[in-house]
Amino acid sequence: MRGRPTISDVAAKAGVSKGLVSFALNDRPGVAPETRERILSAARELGFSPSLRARSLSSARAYALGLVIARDPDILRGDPFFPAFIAGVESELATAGLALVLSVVPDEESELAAYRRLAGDGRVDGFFLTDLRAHDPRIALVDELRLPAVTLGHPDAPSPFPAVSMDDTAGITSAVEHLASLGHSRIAHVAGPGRMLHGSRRRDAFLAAAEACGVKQALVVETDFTAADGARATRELLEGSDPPTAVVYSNDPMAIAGLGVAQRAGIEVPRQLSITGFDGSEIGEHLHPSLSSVVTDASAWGAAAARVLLAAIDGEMLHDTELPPARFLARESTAPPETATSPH
Amino acid sequence: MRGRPTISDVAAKAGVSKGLVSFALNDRPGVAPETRERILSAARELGFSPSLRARSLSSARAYALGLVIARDPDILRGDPFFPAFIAGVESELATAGLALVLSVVPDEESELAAYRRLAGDGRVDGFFLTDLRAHDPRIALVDELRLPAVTLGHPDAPSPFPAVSMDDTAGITSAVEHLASLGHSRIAHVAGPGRMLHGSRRRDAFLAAAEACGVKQALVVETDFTAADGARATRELLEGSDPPTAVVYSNDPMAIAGLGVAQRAGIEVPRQLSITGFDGSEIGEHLHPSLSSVVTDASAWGAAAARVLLAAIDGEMLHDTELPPARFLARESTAPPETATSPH
DNA sequence: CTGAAAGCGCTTACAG
DNA sequence: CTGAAAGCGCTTACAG
Repeated sequence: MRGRPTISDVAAKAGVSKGLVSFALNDRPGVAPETRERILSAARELGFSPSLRARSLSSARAYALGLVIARDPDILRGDPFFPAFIAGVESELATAGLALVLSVVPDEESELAAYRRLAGDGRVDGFFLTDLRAHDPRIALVDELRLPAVTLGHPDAPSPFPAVSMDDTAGITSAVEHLASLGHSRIAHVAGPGRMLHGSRRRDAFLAAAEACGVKQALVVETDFTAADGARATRELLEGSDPPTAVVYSNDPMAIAGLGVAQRAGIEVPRQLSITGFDGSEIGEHLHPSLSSVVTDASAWGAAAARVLLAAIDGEMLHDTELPPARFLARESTAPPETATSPH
Repeated sequence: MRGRPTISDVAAKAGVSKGLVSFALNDRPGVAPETRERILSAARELGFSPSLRARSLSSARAYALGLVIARDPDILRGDPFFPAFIAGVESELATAGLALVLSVVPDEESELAAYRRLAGDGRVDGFFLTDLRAHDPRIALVDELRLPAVTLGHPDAPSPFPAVSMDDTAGITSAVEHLASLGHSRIAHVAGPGRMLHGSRRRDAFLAAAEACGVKQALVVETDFTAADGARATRELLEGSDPPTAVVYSNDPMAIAGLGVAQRAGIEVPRQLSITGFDGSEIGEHLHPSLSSVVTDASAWGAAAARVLLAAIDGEMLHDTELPPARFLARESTAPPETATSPH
């Protein structure tokens, strides 16, 4: 017996057939208790661990989950979401004995090819579908590929996959309510791309909340989610004829860039301009002023998504899961507008 | 023929044996040109793509590379290195038909277990060894696991693995030279953990450059690389009896936090305090003042490391690779010290 | 409850 | 240059 022990070695040592070893090791019924004990201790003594490759071939499973990230490197770099999300996913996978196969592609063109490749090669048993877009083609594709999946948030069309959602509209709504209660009546929103569902969902939440709060002027500027574009949007807003007194950003990097633009223009934050971000990145806490933001628990989201996907792979029928909503956290970058604080 | 076509289907269609199909598909010598052509077109017509699982089992290869990241989530979130590094890795892997298996673990205890698991399960054919530490136990472990690897940077002990390095000391040196030439004589360094090789290497480079430039006072404060600890270190420095007029930070998140601390204390940057970062994160460009930093090309580093690891797996003997050094980029956060600008 | 055998879909010596 | 066969190390009906 050279090299690592195989199931045959265990069978020989326990004096049974390979098949029975397989049954015992996989906790399948129909093995006499004492036989099972004998097999298990033989395996233990030999230091046996089954070959994943052989299991993969005969059981037609990859024992791995796939995550394809299609983002411009510039956006990915500043975004705190994925590292935390992945850490959460891994916390569930390790115990389940599964691995995470990650594919980072530069654009949406190569994205579908990545899904096809991962599925075609039988690399994964299911996919995490993040960054959902309007009429997202990946849903039909993965369905056609006959693989289970879990979507982060609800798609804008019927989907065969369970959704694990974290309501981000509540956070945006709280941010607007907070600003309105401070007396702001001209509030702008620096939004993400309209075709990204979390971009448009936050924008809609902003507009609805602004209307509900009786905000007089509620402007929206769309961006590509990069800090650079957030800076550009901020400049446009501040150079406008009737600039807002508060800006709700759709992510933290843009809010940080917006803060820089304001300061550069000699506009004091929060005295002359209030700013809120989204994602509660650690760095926002250390800025001056520290950034009010909507805090999301990306790690918990990853763990929940992994649990649901694991269950889906095991063939369980699942309903959608709703996580605790993202919460608005007021720090120093929000304050009453100048006009409201000055005596009338 | 139901399901996806197998090598037997191709063999039948081309009228040859499975073995010959395998030879033709893998570009091995000893197949008559016209037979090869017949096999290839049969495969094409059937839409055949070989089963990775079967290949893995019979060839004893995983066709995947492993990356284990052991970092506190807080550090990972703010760090622009890994997203860019991974994007670079993937740019090489896709064409080679390999996948990236990612494991994110919360601490160094679970780290070695992750390497063992990935190797024991035969998940990967080699490892990327990043974030090298002093006397790094992973080098001996991976060697014992009999898998190839590539290290980012040179370990502090003899290593059986090729190293792909990007000299970051040149960037630190330029930063110090730049500050010294502006007239700074009290410069501090907010360093990473001394046990992390890139932390101590940058610290050593700082001290050497400070000495070479005749800097009078060169303080070093060690941190854990988090923004929070960078803020703490900055406060300590500024509250000292003879505070520095310039601070060289070992990464951008700490520099950004340090900027916040200074501004919060009413210290104007760069007029009263110069600041430099490390990594050239996009967000630094949009701060006010924009952050002078050492720019590294993490994506190119990832691509180079992947090429070297791929070659190592193919059994090539490799020498170490040196990438273009990280460059210091002066932006707005560095200026002459107050005393130097005031008339003597 | 247990054994013997076929099968997953490739690769790789070994013959001819 | 080509074929037939064994082997990679498991899982899974099928018999008993």
